[in-house]
Amino acid sequence: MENPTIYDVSRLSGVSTATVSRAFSNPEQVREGTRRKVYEAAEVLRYSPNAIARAMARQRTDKIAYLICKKDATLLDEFYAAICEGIMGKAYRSDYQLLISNAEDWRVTVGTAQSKQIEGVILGGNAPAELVTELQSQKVAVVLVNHRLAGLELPCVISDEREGVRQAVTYLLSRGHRRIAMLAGRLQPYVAGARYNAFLEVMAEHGLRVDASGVKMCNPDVEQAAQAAAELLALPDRPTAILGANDVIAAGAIKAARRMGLRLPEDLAVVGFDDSSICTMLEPALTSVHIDCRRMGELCMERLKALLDGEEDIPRVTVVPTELKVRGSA
Amino acid sequence: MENPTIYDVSRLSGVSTATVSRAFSNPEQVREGTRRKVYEAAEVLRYSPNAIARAMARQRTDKIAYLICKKDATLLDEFYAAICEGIMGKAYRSDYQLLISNAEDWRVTVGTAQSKQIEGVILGGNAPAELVTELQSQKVAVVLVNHRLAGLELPCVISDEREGVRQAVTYLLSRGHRRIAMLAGRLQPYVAGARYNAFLEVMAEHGLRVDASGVKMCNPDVEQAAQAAAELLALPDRPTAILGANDVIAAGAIKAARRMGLRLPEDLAVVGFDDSSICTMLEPALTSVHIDCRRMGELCMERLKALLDGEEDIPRVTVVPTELKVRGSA
DNA sequence: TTAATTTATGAAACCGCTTACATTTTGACG
DNA sequence: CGTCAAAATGTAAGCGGTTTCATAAATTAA
Repeated sequence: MENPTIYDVSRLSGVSTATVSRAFSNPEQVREGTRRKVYEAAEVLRYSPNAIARAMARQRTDKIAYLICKKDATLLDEFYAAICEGIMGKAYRSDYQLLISNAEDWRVTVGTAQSKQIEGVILGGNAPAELVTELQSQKVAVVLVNHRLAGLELPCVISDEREGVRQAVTYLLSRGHRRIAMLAGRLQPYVAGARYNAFLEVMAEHGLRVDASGVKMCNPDVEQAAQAAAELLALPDRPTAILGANDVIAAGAIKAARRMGLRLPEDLAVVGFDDSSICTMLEPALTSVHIDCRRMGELCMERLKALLDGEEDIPRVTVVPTELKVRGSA
Repeated sequence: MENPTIYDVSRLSGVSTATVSRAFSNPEQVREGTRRKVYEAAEVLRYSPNAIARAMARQRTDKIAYLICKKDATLLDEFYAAICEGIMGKAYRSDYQLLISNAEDWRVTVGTAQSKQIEGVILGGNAPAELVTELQSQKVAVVLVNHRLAGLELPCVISDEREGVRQAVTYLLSRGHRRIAMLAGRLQPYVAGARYNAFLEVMAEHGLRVDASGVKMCNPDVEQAAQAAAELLALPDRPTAILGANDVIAAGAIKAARRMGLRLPEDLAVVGFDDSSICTMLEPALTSVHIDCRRMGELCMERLKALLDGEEDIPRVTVVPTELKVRGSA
């Protein structure tokens, strides 16, 4: 038998295909004895239902996609990888299968959605509004992670950037720092902007003005960050603490400090953001604002599932709390 | 029109469904004018072919899966994430869609394969032989990455561990080091073993015996590695160079050195393995054996495609060369 | 024991596309 | 202009399930 079908099982077990079908998808609807007969026949034939045919008949595929809208490194960015792990765990536990693709291929994903293979999409990174509306017009459920789009009706899951910055800054303040500089990131509009604005805000609350010499923009690249940090540290009134917009940038700051012979945390305190795996590898270990990315991924999946289940009153934005992990660098 | 089908297009354009179908999947088979009529009708109706129905009729789904057989961190492990990116790029360019899941869910993946939704699987990490045979018995194409299984007929893609170790060791030797120790990994049987054995071999080739005090096993965890390294460095005849089985372990060694007040690379040279992103973040930057994981992923996809296309003479093992990236730590 | 009701099973249509085979069109050529 | 091979199109039978509705069997009530 090349590929046993439901008909083969039906014949061998002596019941109709309808009953075989039920035995597999709604066992409680078929009587014990009948069910056993069906399972036995299936066993003998090594039958297992063809999901494609099932999808066709049921008009649902049980597949969702995680699309990372980002140039270059996508999964290599720990942030997105961790979110992915969160999604993955929850998805499989909810009997959804997970497709994955990156920005480069987003047209492909739209195509996939159009062709009704995907029920929902989780968009990571800077998803263009156009993409969202296109997906929604295909009746695909959409959830946004780590990004916000004005004027669109869809759930999004974000981390509490503002609170994270507040935690970092107040900690530094509590340690007596007053000249706190920030190395802000550039490439990820939403997150970078949120962190930067929060920094200005929190500083202002404490009556500290941040002038041009207190902030530098740089790309998330160690060497570029190191250079920017070096410039900050070369100022006459150099900062005693630096907040990096993410851990890579903070690592750059540490490099710069080392090269200038500054001791950490005595001469300079450095705080990062994201609490990625590099934090503990650095010496001294990097104090960083922890973001529970895995949890964010799980929440995305929960929201998506709610959407797919047609639930009402799904929260528009879900904010995941941050936590400052104090380590040696500050 | 709720969901336009090929019939709607057929009716509106005045041609048969067969022709509509051809216009979409084999355009060269339908005359210019007819084709245009079909496309116009499709446009009007906002029709796009239903991939599920197509999969059903064609008996192929154009989907493959990447299954990471590993406890805990899967995509969070840069190694696997980079492979994934490689697969992803190539897959979408070959019109395959990529499903992803991890060890925890491998039963699920087998189920998915059984239900004929997946044409091929790329297995990363320590895939159990049982899993491979089960997949193969379902007529699913299988490719192994970064692992080898004896006695099974399937292509695998691996990096040249031995050569990588040789590059690292000969470099250290060329810098005058003789007491070279290794911090070997534990958790990833194939890779860890390969690196360890290669180390013994290369050392032996140079007439250097490695005794118990020259090797320590440890888990890929910075602190554990730091502790193991500390023990090595506390020996009366302490090593002047340490080769870490991977970058995390090497980072641990650097930590230990720092804590003991040793200078790098003067007092201790450290070399890592994998050339992950942390290398450049450390100060001094970590010399490491580069593995082109992305390329490995691409090669996996190439092999898988060859398998799916029924090609003959597909290489059993594909070895990806390594390259020593010399940086400040050695 | 029989009627009424509930539960289990079966027959058959349907999901939306592909494709083998039959038929019609087209265009080259004598 | 008729013939014939090649190219284009159409007809209809799948692909392998699910599900509605009708029917049969089991259970409960009377």
